[in-house]
Amino acid sequence: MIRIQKGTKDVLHFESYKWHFIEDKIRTLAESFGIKEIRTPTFEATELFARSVGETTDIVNKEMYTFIDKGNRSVTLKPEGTAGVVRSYIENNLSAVPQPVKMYYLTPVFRYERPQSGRLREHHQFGIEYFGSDLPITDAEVILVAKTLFDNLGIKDLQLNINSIGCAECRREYNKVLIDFFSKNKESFCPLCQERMDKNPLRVLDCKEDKCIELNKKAPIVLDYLCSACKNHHEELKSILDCLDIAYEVNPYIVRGLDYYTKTVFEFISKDIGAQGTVCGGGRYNNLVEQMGGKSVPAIGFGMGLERLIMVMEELGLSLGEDTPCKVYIAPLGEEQRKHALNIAMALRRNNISAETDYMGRSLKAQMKYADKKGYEYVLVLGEDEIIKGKGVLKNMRHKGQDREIDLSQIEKYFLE
RNA sequence: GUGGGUAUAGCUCAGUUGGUUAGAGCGCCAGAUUGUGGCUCUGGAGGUCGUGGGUUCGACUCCCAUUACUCACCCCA
Repeated sequence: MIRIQKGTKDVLHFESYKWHFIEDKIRTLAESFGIKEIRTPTFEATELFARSVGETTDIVNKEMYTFIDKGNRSVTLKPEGTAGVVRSYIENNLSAVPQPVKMYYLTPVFRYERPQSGRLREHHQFGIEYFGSDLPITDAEVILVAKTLFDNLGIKDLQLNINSIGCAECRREYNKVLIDFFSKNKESFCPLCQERMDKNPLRVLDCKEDKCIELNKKAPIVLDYLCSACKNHHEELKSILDCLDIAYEVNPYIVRGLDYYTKTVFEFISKDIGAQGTVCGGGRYNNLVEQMGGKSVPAIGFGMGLERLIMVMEELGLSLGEDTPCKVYIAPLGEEQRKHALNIAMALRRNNISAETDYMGRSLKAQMKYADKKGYEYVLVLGEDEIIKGKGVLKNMRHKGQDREIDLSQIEKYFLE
């Protein structure tokens, strides 16, 4: 037996309604904000991700699905959503259409990781990207989009963390101070952190070891080393969030694992779905468009993991919609009647009334059981009598005593008001 | 890449100090006087006990290896 690939999942035909439910909510929400859908390819030139996500990140270093195609090009399955959108923005000259450009996407993303609860090798993201504005109001709106979606879905207990990691200048300054601080106490940190200091100093601040937590209390904080522009931006964002009544926590230790972020970074975290609790993560990337060969255009966006979103909702017992059952089951009593059943089913289907009949050659009793289990609203029994008279009884499976005698040649009209 | 846990029917799981034809519930299929579901009853299909070795008269049970799944670290959605 050939089995499914590690870290991938089937969405079975009887549960896909959950995805339709979420996707419908997302599309409706995005449209209400004036955000339009962009669809970019599933694979892109490897270099696109290497240069945008960052050569030193784990994603690029060890998690990409990269291969050489038959034309000897190195291509990669998208490990995140932003790079492709930025590429498209530049390639299609979208800086020449009215700004801001507001786009959303629903896409599979691929990362070669060890799967665990809430972490897959192929997962799906809803993301948005706003291009053209560096005003803090834009940061607030992007956060508001995510927040509103959670509200609309009934999710109340996500924690919003925000931080600012500054522009390139303030970060360079901060990194120096931080490394300086670490080198003074290097031996006191856990072994893992001693490694992290060289590779990714910001990560040390996020360590969960008791002794590191204690030491980190004295560590310099990014927010104290922001330039005045970045500082003002951050303060302004906070004041807008306050005004919008959006609760948040300033967490100076949140660090996103993609190199392109500047200024604002944020994440929505759940405590209900295990260790991988980040449902939504995003931030500003003011240098990325230019760095990738476009004009200097500020931008901000987020990515949201749909599998994790669904996990949270299931954990909280929230509704994910329901599978819409078929309307009419037609139960033929023999070979001859089965042919008529197809015609009657087609008359209903032409009017968008879902209808099915027997494909298994079952007895009437077995057909009734089947119709019941599948949740059909109506059953029409089709025997010799019915065919001869052209009339039958539309049995209401939900309400006893509400059966109706109907004209077989005009069955559809009983459903069209 | 590093650790821990688990592998018995489609699903959830029993299986006694190693002992003969491996069980239950649910689900599936078929019946309960011949054209009507839900409840009940009866019957049926379905498992080389993850795989390969080893110990033993005898292994689902003990040992080793291997694979898969799973959780956690790392990292991220």
